[in-house]
Amino acid sequence: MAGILRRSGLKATHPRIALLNVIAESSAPVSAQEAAKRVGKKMDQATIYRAFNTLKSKKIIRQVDLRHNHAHYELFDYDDHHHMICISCGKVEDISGCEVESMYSAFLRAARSFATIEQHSLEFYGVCKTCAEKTQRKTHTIA
Amino acid sequence: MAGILRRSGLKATHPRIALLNVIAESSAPVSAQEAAKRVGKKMDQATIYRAFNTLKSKKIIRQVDLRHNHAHYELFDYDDHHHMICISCGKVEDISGCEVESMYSAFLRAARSFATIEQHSLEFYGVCKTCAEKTQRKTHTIA
DNA sequence: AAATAAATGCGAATTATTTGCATTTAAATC
DNA sequence: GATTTAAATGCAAATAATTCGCATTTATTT
Repeated sequence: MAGILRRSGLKATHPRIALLNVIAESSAPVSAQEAAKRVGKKMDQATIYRAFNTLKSKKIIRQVDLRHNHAHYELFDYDDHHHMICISCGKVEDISGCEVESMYSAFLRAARSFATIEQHSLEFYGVCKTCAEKTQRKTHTIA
Repeated sequence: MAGILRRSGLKATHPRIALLNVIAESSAPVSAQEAAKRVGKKMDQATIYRAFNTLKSKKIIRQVDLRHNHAHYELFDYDDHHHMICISCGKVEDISGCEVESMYSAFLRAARSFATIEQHSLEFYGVCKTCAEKTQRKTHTIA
């Protein structure tokens, strides 16, 4: 992680490295709260938010919004994956494989006022198996 | 608008109707702040947020997240459109036409822990023509 | 017109994110 | 390795976003 930071002209500080490790090790995008919990050494929330913002501006991480009313972040790994979010319990799963990038130029033609497309995000909202089972069980229980 | 509300079992109140009109008339998803400004009669912010939440739960509107650190909402019209967001100035444009829904079943097979997909959101992040021109002008200006 | 559950407004509380400033620290230089 | 310095951190306080409790009002039902 230190190398990544230095290559972007950032100082390889302990808090940043710890934060990047947390993000890298997580299987789903991480919120400020979660990051605070998972970073061993207590890291001030201001530092977390500042790190999110600088890492985002250097395209080391990218912001992901999941309709949870607070931001999440994941590594900006350039691989083309997206997210499934359970509208019942909020669980998030990464899934991979889509061809949206290959359609950038077509979408750009359709957009009147845009010059370039640089990223996209694709989120699916549905019900996870756990919640689906619970609902079914509830239904069966009705007198 | 009154009919839509009543059909969902909601009272057709003035604040809600005014809010729905604002959302319907906007060409891009609306935030709480924008809604507050555009609704003629002063509508309390708590009322706005409560309306957003009840309308969302009834699938009359849907939440849209644009990496702006606050939520936006648009009519839940079931048509398959998405958004372009300028990473420089934040401008948002709706564009239409994609075939993501036709790929739901394939994505569902790829997702280990999900039972259903009910919605998706697809956002493109790029640079609008206005910002692109500004940047170019700046570049040209460099000694 | 009266009854009633639902919705609003207001104020205050939470939660999310940012800012100012004194102190610390990574990296560059000697 | 010690010195220097700009960048980053921590702390406290500020601002923004969202929610909550409760008394009052209002859309619907009777």
